[in-house]
Amino acid sequence: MMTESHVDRLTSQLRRMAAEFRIKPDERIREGEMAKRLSVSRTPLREALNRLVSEGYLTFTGGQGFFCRSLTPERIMDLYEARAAIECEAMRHAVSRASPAAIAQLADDLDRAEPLYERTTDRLALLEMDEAFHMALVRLSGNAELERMLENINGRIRYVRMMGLKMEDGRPGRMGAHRTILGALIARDQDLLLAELRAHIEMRKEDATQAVRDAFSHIYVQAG
Amino acid sequence: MMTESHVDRLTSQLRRMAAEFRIKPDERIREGEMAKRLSVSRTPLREALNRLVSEGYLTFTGGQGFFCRSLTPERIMDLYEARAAIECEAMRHAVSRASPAAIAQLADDLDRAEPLYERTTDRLALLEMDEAFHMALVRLSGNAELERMLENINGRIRYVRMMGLKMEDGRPGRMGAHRTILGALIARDQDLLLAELRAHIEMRKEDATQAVRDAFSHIYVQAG
DNA sequence: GCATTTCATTCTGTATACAGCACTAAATAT
DNA sequence: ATATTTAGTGCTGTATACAGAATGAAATGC
Repeated sequence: MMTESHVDRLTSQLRRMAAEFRIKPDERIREGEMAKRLSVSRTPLREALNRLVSEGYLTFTGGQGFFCRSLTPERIMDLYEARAAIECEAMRHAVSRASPAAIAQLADDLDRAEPLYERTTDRLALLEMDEAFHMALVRLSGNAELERMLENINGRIRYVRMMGLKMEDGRPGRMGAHRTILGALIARDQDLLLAELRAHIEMRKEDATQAVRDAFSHIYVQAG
Repeated sequence: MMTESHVDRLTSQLRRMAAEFRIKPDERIREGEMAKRLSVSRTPLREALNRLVSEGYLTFTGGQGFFCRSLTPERIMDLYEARAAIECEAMRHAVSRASPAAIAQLADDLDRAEPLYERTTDRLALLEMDEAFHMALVRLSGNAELERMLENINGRIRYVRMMGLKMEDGRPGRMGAHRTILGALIARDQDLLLAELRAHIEMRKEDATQAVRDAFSHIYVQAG
């Protein structure tokens, strides 16, 4: 693959900080302070911050600098809808383009992941498996742009999804839904596939918006 | 609105240069030369270039710098599919959310644009009217993220669309399609709306991929 | 007491300098 | 003649310095 540069790593680091609310929403980012904190100079820091502006994590106002965008419940809804748009479009094409071999591979991965899925108590691990499945699904469409967009969306809602993860009851349903979706894809049944996928995504939307409200209170409790 | 900064303008300028193929596909961007050409220093130039990396116009490789991404026919197809995904999802929600007043406003705009639409021979003006209609459509969904994404996609396929614009026969069909789409929205007929919109977008996909092939030959004829 | 203005401080915005790496081309060896 | 090495050149990557703008606090006027 391509050489990962220093700015790439810095961007990832800041992206994570923003997504985890380690940078407070609506807060002005003071470059000098942040640069010292991350042990880099302001020049590469600003390059990374500029990338995050284009990725939707930050805003930039001339003369004032960079601000962390807040994740309101409305924006979470927007992102979930965008996610549904991307994934459904991908499936619309995957149903005719995905090779049986690629689908079989994904089914295999699902089988191998299942025991871990049932056993683990690590929410992040659970989420990563879920994300990996959906990314693999989109990859079956052969559309690199849809892949890019989903990656962006996932990054932005990752920690909200994690907070919304209900360990008790969510797991069997989720795993079952993944199997149903894959089944519809194998059967090349577009209507069923799209219906199942959309329902699967919509189901989590409400959990997530509730989660972001909880998250907000957490943040402001921490901050005082 | 928010203060537009110097880097914002620089980003727009470079974005346009990339979209118009004034920066050659796969070409390495030499920062010193480009900085001199645009009469800025390398620091703000690199900030703008970093934004364009995140917007999908450029790539960045550590130790080598920035490269213009080439627009292959495959990527054009990908972008058109992504466009269909965004616009259809937007309509799916607009059908229940858009206020009658907002829809009436759009219908009015369409009426007032029609004479100009029939008369003008300026391809760019034509394209801008088309883009404005589709952006307004998506805005009816109330989803800011879908809006953002469509803006990005439009920027990247703008000049390819312009090349693919057929002045002779495309105009009446296009205008008619816009009216049909709006009619379905007014009737709150989701199925019809989505079908019409998707057909309208798909219809231009082939034109555009052909156009990008033409564009490529143009570029390489110029470059020698 | 409240608003307003002024001043000091701090931060942003950009140029520039320099170190180190990557590419090119010439030269040498096989 | 071709492949490989090596020196040279130019570019990227980052730190730093400095100018100008914005913010906040203190002081003054009403």
